[in-house]
Amino acid sequence: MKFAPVEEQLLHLKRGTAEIIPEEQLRMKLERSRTTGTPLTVKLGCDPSRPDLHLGHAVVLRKLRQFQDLGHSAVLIVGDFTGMIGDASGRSKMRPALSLEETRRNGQSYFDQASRVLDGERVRMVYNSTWLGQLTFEDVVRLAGRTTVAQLLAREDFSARYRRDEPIGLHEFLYPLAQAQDSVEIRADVELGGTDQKFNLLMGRTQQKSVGQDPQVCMMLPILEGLDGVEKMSKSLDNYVGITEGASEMYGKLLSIPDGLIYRYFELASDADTHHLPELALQCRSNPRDAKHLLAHTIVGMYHGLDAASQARAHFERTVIRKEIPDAIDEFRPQADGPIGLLSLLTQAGLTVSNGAARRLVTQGAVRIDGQRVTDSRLMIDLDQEAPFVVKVGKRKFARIIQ
RNA sequence: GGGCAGGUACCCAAGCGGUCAACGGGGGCAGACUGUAAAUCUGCUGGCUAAGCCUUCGGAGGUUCGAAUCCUUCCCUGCCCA
Repeated sequence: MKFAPVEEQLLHLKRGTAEIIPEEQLRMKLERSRTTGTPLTVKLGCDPSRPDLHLGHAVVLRKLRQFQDLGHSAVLIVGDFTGMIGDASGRSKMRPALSLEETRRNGQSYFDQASRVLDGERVRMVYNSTWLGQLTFEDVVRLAGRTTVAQLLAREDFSARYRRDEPIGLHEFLYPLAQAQDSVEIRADVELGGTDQKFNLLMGRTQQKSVGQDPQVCMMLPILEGLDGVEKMSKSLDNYVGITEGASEMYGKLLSIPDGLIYRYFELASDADTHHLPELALQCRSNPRDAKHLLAHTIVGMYHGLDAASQARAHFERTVIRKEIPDAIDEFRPQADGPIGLLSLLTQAGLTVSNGAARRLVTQGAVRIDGQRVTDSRLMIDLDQEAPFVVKVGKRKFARIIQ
């Protein structure tokens, strides 16, 4: 195996990272790997309780991909065992514990999605229940003896909850130990994670040292802000772009990010060439609108191909900029004998969640039929006469009503 | 195990026998203006073919003409004591 010069590797690997502990050790590991021709083992733990991946998850997956592209070995650890614990990192609530079976089921789904970012052929995927499930109570006690309550309480997420008189399960304290054991088990050279994982990653070093292994380098990536530009990207906040989402949906969502985030997305979520980043940074400042379109095109291209990205752009221009009706929209055939009320039609077609919601939207002028605004919530529609026609709700919900 | 304080809509949080589908804030949605950006203004934010009706305030019972509000019991959380 031939590796690129260390400095060249570092240029790519350091891109976008928040912190590398210790950076010097990464250089040493890379040098050793190059001279001995041995790839580094790069670990990424994944949380199988949330199998829907978005661009936020992709940040760290992209980093793993960069390691792969430089010839190193990726190990994806599915935390089926740790999933039963539920890590508190970065969240202020206890996470629901899953059954081993549920976490297993999600593991494959996670892998399938992650393969859209990674080189799926060259990933080793392992379940940590394989070894964690073998530990005896004695083993656990021994591991637990290597850390202190004060250290754990120093973590912001624990201390904050403690201050607020919120519950902290004792088992949650075991999470970092379990994750650290994973590093020992696979002899990780590098472990990737979000900045919220710092404590857990460092625990890996501690445990590796205690069994005489060369400790892993901890590489932390920033937490990507969601579409709102403030909160971290997450599905529950509905400020995310899922990596399995359709091209048009992705394109539109990406254009809705605040200007200040454009460069960050280029750096962390796109495959834009590292050497071009300074140039892009300038463009983001001088011409945010075009830069944002370029960003959307780039990212959609990564997941759907460049043709699809161009189509998504055309679709966007047509529906949003020129406010025309999209070429391909879902058709819906209402269930009704005789005339149907507008509200039930909207709800039946899935454009609104309830008749109440439909009423509000109609009253507020958010509903159009064939481009004509409709504000009468009591409108009855005779499908025999009117269908087919196109209804639009809000900015981007369409349906073609047929008979 | 004992004492105390709590559990209200997506989140925070008022309410403490009728005027409560429940104040206020956050978030969200929609409209105007835009570059589906920012800023700003406005409206909405349980369900129902609705001037009315139905289901909500941890669960289950009860008191009452009437309960988110009172009582009993169970579950859950935090604090103090052991």
